Amino acid sequence: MAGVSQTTVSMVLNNRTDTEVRISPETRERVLRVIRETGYIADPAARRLAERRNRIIGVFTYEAVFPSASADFYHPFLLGIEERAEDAGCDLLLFTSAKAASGERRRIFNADSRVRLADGCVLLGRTVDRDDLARLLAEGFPFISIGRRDDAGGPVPYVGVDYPPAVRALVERVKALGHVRLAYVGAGEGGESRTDRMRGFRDAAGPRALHLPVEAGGHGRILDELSAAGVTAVFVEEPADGTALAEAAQARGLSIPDDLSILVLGTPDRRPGSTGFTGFRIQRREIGWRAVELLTDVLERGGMPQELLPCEPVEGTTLAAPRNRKA
Amino acid sequence: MAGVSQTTVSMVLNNRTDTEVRISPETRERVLRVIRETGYIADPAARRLAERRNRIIGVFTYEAVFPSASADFYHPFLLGIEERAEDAGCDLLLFTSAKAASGERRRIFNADSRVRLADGCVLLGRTVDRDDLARLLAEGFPFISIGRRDDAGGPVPYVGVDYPPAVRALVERVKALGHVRLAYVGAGEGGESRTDRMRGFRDAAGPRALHLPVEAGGHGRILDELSAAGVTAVFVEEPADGTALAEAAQARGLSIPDDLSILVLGTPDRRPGSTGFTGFRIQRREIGWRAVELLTDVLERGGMPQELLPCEPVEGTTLAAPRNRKA
DNA sequence: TCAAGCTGATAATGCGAATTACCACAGGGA
DNA sequence: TCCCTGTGGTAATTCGCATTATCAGCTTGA
Repeated sequence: MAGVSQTTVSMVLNNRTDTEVRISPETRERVLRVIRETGYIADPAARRLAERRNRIIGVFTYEAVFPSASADFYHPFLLGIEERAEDAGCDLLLFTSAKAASGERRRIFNADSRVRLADGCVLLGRTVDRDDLARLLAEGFPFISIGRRDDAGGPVPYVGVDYPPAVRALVERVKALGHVRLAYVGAGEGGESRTDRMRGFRDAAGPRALHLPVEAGGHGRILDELSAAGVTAVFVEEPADGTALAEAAQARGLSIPDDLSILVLGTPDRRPGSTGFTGFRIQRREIGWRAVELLTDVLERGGMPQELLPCEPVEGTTLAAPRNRKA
Repeated sequence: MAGVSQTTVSMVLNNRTDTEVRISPETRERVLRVIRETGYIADPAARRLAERRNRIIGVFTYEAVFPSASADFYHPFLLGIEERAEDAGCDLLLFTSAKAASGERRRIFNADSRVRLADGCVLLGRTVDRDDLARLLAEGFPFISIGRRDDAGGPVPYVGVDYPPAVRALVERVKALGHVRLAYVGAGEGGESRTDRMRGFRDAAGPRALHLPVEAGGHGRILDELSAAGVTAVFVEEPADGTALAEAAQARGLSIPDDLSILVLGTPDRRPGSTGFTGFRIQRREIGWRAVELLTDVLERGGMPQELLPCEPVEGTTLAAPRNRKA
């Protein structure tokens, strides 16, 4: 329409003033005018094929993002991710199709995975499949895991939560208040974030401190064991268990924190009226934000970023000096 | 690697048994084995270029999706969208990059819009830009608007809320209780969903019923006007205004619903402890679900679907017979 | 007058798949 | 022997863009 070759148009569109190819101002203007008038927009697929770059960031989750069961967890991360992606001029591709068959778990690589449509990918989830990680690394596909990950055939790029020092600091504080018998309630394994919390606890509370895994509905029994062992402060891995434990305690007339201090090692549910637990909060939004930031860095300059962000202390109302000290 | 041509591989991958090209079972098996061993996955960009189809559904919103200000609104829709997309084996592309410049509004078509990477698109928002709509229609790009839209240079495919009958039914019910003087609080314009609610109200309440637009902070003044006009039941366009009105009423010692019935024409905030308004609820999840359903239909068979889903009545506690009747 | 240098553009190629047109070979009937 | 029809593939082209190599025309200096 402008009476020029396709090359010329491409040059004008991409503002290539640098290379061997020169375009006269008149020609450039003519081309731009036609583009403006027709509202021409380059086909993104063809563009991606040629440029090998898209400005699309993939977001992979092992479960659906929006159901309310997981939304509380994912939402703050996505808030940060969207925020940063918007600034970077990137679109977000959610891999909702990743299930091979219905009922099965999502997988990053399946027969017609569209991961490679994205320039890079953010991995989101409490746990991540090791094989998926290994393959991402092997293929050199740029990605950032949200949450620290152990090596999977090589170091994994991540931005996560620095649990150990946060848990240690909390334990030290509790000990300083006079608590002697401490306990950790939760699996303490099954995912890096759990082992990290457990490690922080062990570091500060010593190898002989009580560890109670949670079995379904067993919060009453946990209280039994706690009092049998003379525990005055529990560190709860999962906020949900903190809530359950507090309710169980209340049910049997125990006072929190006077009879038992409860420390929660993660962001508590924000339901109004729920207990204001002492512990710390995970800065999910910041982590999501940083993940995209690091990913775009990797895309431009490469590298193997591994970052841990600090937890934010939460004062709450579930920590007090133990009774014997107070009396 | 299997000693066959690229064509053969393509045929095997896409299971093309139908066409002119025939592949012997042995060859097919050999190719499949190599694919399995190497874990080959076709490049999605190249694939899309050739096939002109992607199994990617675009989701366009005029504001960011995840910030808490808009999350309450978007979230239920997205829940349904994701659910259906997952079943359909589609990925979701969120156009977070759509802002031309920072501070500006998002636009569907900007210089390097990636909309066309998606097979089709779901439009989400209280209002939608008319020019964007017109261009989508003109280009024949498949899309579904969530929320009814007036024609924009042609009929717009949508799935929305059937406000008029829901509002009418509510008005009729209120009148049947004995209320005579009714009022509508809200703009009643600026978006199809508002005009639809207003229309339903006018249909049932008559053209002379009071209409009060909301100005910032003017809920007290609205109460004044209501009592001056002897209104005993208000229909509030936006749930937020319902809350504000109820608070203002309580502040001046008015009893809801005894002194004033409040009917809310949309899904109220679900904050615990907030007033349980009488009115109806928008089935957001179902609408999102249906939007994707219809979009995939359009992609396969074309068509111009226009659907309105009914509202779900909510009993609540803010409707009662007017005082004079009760006394 | 002629090669060198510059300017402004175009032809050709590549990206990685899908698709179409074409072909070599074998078996069979006349 | 020759043609005809399946059979099982392969070469060539296309999708729409970015990029590289090439080229035509015009100066300019010697």
